[in-house]
Amino acid sequence: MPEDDSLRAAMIEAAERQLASSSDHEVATRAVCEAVGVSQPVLYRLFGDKRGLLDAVADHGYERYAALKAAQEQTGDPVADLHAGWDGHMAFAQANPALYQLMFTPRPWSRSTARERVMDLLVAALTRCAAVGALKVEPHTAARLILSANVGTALDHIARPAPSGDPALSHRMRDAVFSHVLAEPAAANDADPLHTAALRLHAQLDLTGTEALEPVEAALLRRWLERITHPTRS
Amino acid sequence: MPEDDSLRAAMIEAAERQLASSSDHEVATRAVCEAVGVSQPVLYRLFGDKRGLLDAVADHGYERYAALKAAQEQTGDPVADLHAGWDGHMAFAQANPALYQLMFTPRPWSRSTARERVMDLLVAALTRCAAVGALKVEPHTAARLILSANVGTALDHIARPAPSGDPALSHRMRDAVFSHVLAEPAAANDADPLHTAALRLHAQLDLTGTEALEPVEAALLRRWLERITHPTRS
DNA sequence: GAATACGCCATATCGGCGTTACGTTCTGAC
DNA sequence: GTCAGAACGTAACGCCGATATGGCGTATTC
Repeated sequence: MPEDDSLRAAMIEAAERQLASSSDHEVATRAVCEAVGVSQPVLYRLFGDKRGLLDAVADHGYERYAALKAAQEQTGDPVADLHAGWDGHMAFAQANPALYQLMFTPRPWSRSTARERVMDLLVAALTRCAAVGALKVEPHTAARLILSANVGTALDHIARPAPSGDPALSHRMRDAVFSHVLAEPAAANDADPLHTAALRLHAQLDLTGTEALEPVEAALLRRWLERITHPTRS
Repeated sequence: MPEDDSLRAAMIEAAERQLASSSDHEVATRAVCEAVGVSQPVLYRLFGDKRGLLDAVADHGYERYAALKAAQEQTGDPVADLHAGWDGHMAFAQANPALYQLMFTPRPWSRSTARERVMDLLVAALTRCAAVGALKVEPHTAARLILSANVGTALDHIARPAPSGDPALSHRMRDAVFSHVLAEPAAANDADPLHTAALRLHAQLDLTGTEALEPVEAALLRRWLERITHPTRS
């Protein structure tokens, strides 16, 4: 039923419009329905619930977010891409504050996967950094750190009427977190070369894979590398 | 009217209880009123609005937060106090997730000053650090950085069912932000000694004041110090 | 080809919510 | 003692999310 899909999309867009324009960041199912000219039960047939509608709006927000990211990343320098990704995240938050809070603020009973998928995008970008030896910690850990800092900074910028988006604080935070996560460009003075080399190999395995090893061998190698890079675990 | 005050307090506590126990982090004015045995109009006489009630709950949350902070800080080592303050913030967030989001997540039309007052507490703690020469940036800037990172990390910990509050990520973030804000313990290799000395003097002026200068002179001195530590402004 | 069974939609409705108008009662001052 | 004014409970309004119900088109079957 393509008509159902287009109707879904129309309702999601109407809900997002109302979310952005409403003064209290709220959406009424009635208003969404009559904005697209249908009655309320169809909303409950398509989304099951108001939460379902909001989850769909959040996921649609992720689509726009991912499109924005796909349009700007991949310049060849993964670290530069990472910096641009932080700034793009901040720009997205300031352009769509209500949608941003819907996506990145904890909602009880939410089934949206927007945050997790943004994390996956970030892990991918960080894995590219690790593949060139630019990462000091595991991509997943770095991703949680970066995303948390990014969300905290974005919410701060949303809450205050900042002077036309002064990026000084955002860049400060970005440098603080990145310097704790990225290796120095001149990687000669390497504190733990085994650690970083293992991280790098792990990332390359994730990115390109290998045909030299059997799958079970590669899996075992991955576990060994994880034990090197994360020695606290068993 | 002390009865009004105690009634106010009772309603605030009832609202906070319902906020913490409700599955969707919502509060109904009716439920709050009948929990304390009054009718709805008294709520509107005392708080004016549902938003007013929520603002009062947030401010009451700040009182508990400030009490917790006052109980643990001031050990004599301002930097150690700062570390403990970060961990205390995280503990408060995990102990009261709904109240925490009410206090630290942007709400449209909110008139609560909880976040600002937490910022003030943080600025005070950072000024004590600056007074012993442990700060590299202005206390206000450092406070915004630290609070944003703290909120972002706390929301991340609230959103995921973390493994019983694994503090590894929180401590990583704490170290990342603090190392960008605090000076090295061995402050011999000082990149910009004028800058740090000016910061230190400014903090001491804020903490203890001076009788050697007339008020207008002290005010002018403050402006000069600010121009040294923040040269981008006019 | 007609009758029937089935899925979809709009109407109407329900209970609950935030908010407020209104009549009553209580208090305190003259 | 009387009266003004404030505080209170009752009841209601309008809006919300969610759902039961009846009509209508369509497809299937004999």
